[in-house]
Amino acid sequence: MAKANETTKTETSEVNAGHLRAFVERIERLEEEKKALSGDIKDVYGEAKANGFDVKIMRKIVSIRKQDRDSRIEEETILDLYLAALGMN
Amino acid sequence: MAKANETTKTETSEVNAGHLRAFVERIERLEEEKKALSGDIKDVYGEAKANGFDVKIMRKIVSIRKQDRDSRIEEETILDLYLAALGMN
Amino acid sequence: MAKANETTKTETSEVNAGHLRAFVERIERLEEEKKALSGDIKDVYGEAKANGFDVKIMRKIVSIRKQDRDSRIEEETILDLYLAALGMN
Amino acid sequence: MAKANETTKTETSEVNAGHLRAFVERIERLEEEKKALSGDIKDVYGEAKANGFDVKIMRKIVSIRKQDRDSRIEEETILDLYLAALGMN
DNA sequence: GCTACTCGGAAGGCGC
DNA sequence: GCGCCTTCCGAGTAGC
Repeated sequence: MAKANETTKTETSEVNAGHLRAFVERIERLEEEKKALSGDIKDVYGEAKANGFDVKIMRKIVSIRKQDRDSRIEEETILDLYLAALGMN
Repeated sequence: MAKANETTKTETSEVNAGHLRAFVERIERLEEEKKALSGDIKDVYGEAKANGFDVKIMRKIVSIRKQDRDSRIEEETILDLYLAALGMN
Repeated sequence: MAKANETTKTETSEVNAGHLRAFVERIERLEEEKKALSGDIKDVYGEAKANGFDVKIMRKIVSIRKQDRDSRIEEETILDLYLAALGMN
Repeated sequence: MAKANETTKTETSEVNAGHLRAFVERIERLEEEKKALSGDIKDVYGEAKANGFDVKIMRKIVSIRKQDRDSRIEEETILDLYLAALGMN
């Protein structure tokens, strides 16, 4: 026990520090990938522009298509809520 | 020429429509991947939390480390400018 | 000029301080009003609940109605964009 | 009773529908007012900016003052609790 | 207590 | 290059 106690606190800190560092680095790696994707998206818009498309309109199209998907999900959600409220689920 | 003109406009529209659709779908695919990564990041935070770490503090750490990196880049950029101004690049 | 210079700096600071304070207080007043409205909204939901309505469903209804309005605006926006792109505005 | 039963359900639905609609519209009206206030606040920041003030810093000031107020309220609440515990309220 | 939603602030992209 | 607008992130709040 004595020996264990001598080292426990430090070891715990070390473990926690290493553990924490691992989590932080995993997050940073994922954020790097996200950033890269953002760059890719920007590139695609640039490519489209080079092909004569209007980027502003394209963005709106993407935005509206997204809204449509979201609305569909919302409506399904409220339908579920109604069904649940009526004890029909 | 006349015959060509008859079809040109429609063909062009078709080509443009297909082209546009391709760009939009590429963008949507990339945004899907971004969204997935956001989910992964959220999961990592959740995992860290389950291991006893404080998520709010972790976010601060990640944020500060990012700022430090940005500052470093900023400083390197300024350094490059100075070196260039001195003809030392 | 000399006399003006004697006081200019201090006066400017005073003016700025007073000016800044005025802006800050106007903002805080407006935020107070916003907060009061949030409270009112909460009260209405509470009242509805007391009348047997399902607050969660009500929130969804309000949310969907808002989305519908937003979608309508978005669609008008993209229509305007198309018209502008075609030189028809 | 039979006659009553014939109409009760429909009447109830109608009453509920009207009632629900009234609540929803009250909420939407209040949210409109909130949105208008948000616009006013934005305008004040814009006005301050036009007068040479740094908006980002102003936001920090407002935020800090709010925290201070909250802290004060928190402290008063705790004080009240102590006083109550001591039977001195 | 944890999760999900909402809101305000900050950053990035676009147009003038 | 600057300002505007939209988008994204973090914080606080309400519900289960």
